[in-house]
Amino acid sequence: MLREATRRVGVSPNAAYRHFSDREDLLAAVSLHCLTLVATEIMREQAAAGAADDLGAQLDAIGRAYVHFALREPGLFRTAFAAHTDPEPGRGGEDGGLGPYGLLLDVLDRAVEHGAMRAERRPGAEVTAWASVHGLALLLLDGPLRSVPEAAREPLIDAVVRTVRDGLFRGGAAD
Amino acid sequence: MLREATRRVGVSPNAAYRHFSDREDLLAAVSLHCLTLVATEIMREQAAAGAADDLGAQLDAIGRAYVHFALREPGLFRTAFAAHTDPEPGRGGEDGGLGPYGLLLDVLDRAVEHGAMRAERRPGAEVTAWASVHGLALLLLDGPLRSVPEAAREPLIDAVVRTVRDGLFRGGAAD
DNA sequence: TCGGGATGTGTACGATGTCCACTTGTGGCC
DNA sequence: GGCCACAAGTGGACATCGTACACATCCCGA
Repeated sequence: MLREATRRVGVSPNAAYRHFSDREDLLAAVSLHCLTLVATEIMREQAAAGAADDLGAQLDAIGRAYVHFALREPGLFRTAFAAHTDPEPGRGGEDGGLGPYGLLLDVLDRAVEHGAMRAERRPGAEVTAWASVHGLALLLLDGPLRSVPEAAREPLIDAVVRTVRDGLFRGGAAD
Repeated sequence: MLREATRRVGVSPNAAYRHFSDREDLLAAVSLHCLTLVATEIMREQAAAGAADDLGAQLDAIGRAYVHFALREPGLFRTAFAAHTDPEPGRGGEDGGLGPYGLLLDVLDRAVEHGAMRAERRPGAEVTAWASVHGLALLLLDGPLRSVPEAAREPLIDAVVRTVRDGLFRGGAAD
């Protein structure tokens, strides 16, 4: 893997050690870079979703973008989240702007603020949203859903994203 | 990994090839076996959840059991779903009974039947449920949630499971 | 009793991640 | 202009891994 990378660059395996202390370190760098790509994809899809004050649509866009990125760049996506060094420490991204996680927190906070989501649902909401799309991406990429045909994927993504949005925005109160 | 396994059994590396054609094949066997363990865990938690006709509680139990298993047996869980050979083809498990997937389909079908879930929400419901807990398990195990302290995990699991249940059972109608 | 299948061993090969010692090109400073 | 430090790359070596092949051993049924 490390050797393969150096081969593609046309350089000896050891050259990598001038820039990364470790195979793990290399992966971490890729991972970090990948996060900004995901953030970009999210912002594109959020813009395409229209009305910035339709928080439901904005949340959906984040989820869809996440999975779309995973499907379009399976190698990068896998690498980004297989690196056993923590990505996503806080809101910020590599480039100073918001990372994917920051974008998600943002929408959720605004949703509570604007009354789209009950405050009691807020704790753990980001984890729920993230886990769903992350799980879906992995199931589609490497899991048992690997063989789902292209055409059947979009409806699945929609189903997941809509269900989670409903759970967050319409659920709560009545336990 | 293959060599390590044979070492633990106290046998030469090649002995493995008498039983498995491949490293991949070995992993697939572990994976298959693992599914019955998960199914067992699910049924235990379902029984503990009480009333078999409270479909919400039954669904929650499945989700919690899935994540609990992952946390209790991280190695097995990782192996089971990293094996690049399809687990979970259908409802059935290794031993003839229902596998985890079968148990999930069961609850969802009954939920529609008993009117707990709108029929329009049924398509993709199993994927949504599965993806959420699968994603959560991986985030907690190897992902950025790895460092969440023991005590903070249970509330997180609850949040995910409840939100998804609400999305499935209370969502829909009003698109 | 004997033959054959199941199980295991030994040796070997290519590939990988990593370590070490060595070369080379480039920029700044006297 | 000459020198030196330093960043970047090379080559060789090692342990480890998955795997292939040829060979040994055990046990059971005819």
